[in-house]
Amino acid sequence: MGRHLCCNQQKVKRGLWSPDEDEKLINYITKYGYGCWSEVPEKSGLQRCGKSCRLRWINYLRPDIRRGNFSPNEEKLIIHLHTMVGNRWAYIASHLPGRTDNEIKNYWNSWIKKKLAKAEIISKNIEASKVHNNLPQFLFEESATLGNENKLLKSEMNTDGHAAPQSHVLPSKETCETFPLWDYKMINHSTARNSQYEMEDSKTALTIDSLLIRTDSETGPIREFNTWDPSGILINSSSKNCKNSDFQYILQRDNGQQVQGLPVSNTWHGYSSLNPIEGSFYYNPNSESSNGVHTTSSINESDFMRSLDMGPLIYSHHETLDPADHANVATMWESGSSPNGVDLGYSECLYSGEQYNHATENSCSYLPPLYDVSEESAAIDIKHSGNNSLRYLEQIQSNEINISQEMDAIQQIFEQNSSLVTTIQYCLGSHSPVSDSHHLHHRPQDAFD
DNA sequence: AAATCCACCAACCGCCGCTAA
DNA sequence: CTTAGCGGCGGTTGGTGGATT
Repeated sequence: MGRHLCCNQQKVKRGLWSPDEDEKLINYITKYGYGCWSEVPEKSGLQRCGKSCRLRWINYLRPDIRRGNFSPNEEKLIIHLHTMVGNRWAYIASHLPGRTDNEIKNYWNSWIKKKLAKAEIISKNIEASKVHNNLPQFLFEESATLGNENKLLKSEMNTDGHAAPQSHVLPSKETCETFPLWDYKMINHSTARNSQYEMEDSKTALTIDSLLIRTDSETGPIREFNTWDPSGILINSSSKNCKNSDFQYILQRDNGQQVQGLPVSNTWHGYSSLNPIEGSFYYNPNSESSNGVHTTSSINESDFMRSLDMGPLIYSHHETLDPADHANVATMWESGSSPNGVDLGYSECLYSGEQYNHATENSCSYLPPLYDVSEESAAIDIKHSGNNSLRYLEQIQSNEINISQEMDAIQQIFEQNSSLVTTIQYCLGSHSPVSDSHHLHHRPQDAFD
């Protein structure tokens, strides 16, 4: 609609607000409340446009505003939410009482420069690592969060003579988008066959009608793996036929466009399901199979929300996984045939120097949200992924685990193999936020209304 | 001490979608 | 159905003040 009428007026004052103007605005809103901003200048005696008044009130004068430095928890939350939704400052601000979108936006834009500096360190790690030849293309694609970081990564790759790695499985940049997640609303938490999500708005939601899958051993076209609920409901997959295989989830929309899911390495008797908020995978180790079909028997709300807190699931094992299986994974990893190249479940076994007992402990390997992971905490998470990160955290807090000894052990892990650091960083870089092309109206907080 | 640089952040700009005329 | 007005949002600008040269 273009410029507001009020903004064309010659008389309106611009620039910083004086204390006198603030007082006038406060007095007016105290007396009349707010609702129609276009009336405010006239009735309050301010030589400002209504839009300017609104901004001043919302960002500065309203009584519940909270100013001052961001707390570590606030920072953590901002980072996590930004990972989820990108530059949707209003949405992020809605999760931080008293903070404004403007303030958060400013904070992020200042802070991101530090991340760029960090990216240079990462690129040096890449150069030092042999791993990079096996990394898939999508790790280098631009994203709303890490666009500049990834540019750095990519340029570094090209200047030292290495071609940017190509994936034989992942879709191209042109056809690959992050799933527009919050168009889907959970409508049934406990169906036997599928956790169901229904599109909230058929005008903006994209119908996903099939899951396509390909294992590393396959050639030729990607085959259809699961038949979806005819209502276009998404979100279930069985790993029954994918034993020992790295595979790539690719969702195909009804228009034929492919959408990339996060790659996951899995073994049978487990299952994974796409986390519809983050595009990560949520793994429920307590599910039961029926009729040989392993499905998402239940994802209750608390588990679901917990999965958001935990961040993307990268790798999952369930039940027994013998050393031969690990060897297979290792072969794929080393040969580059593993498309995801971030097989942290295997890394756990490799770098901890001990066989992991998958027969006795269900394993869920979560990574904390992007940017939230110091190298040390990532290592902790990997090392103890079989215990479940939350339980591990509780053990730390209750002093059941000696944190200093843990840190020493983890330091040794890093000293023994520096490529693990690079691996983790790559893994984090692959967690793409929602693309800018999806400014949709339905927000994650609507999912459980 | 003066000049310059730079980070911060309040405010502006322009676009979007909704709604009522 | 079209369009103007509006609130809301995200990108960007430019003033300010502290740090550095």
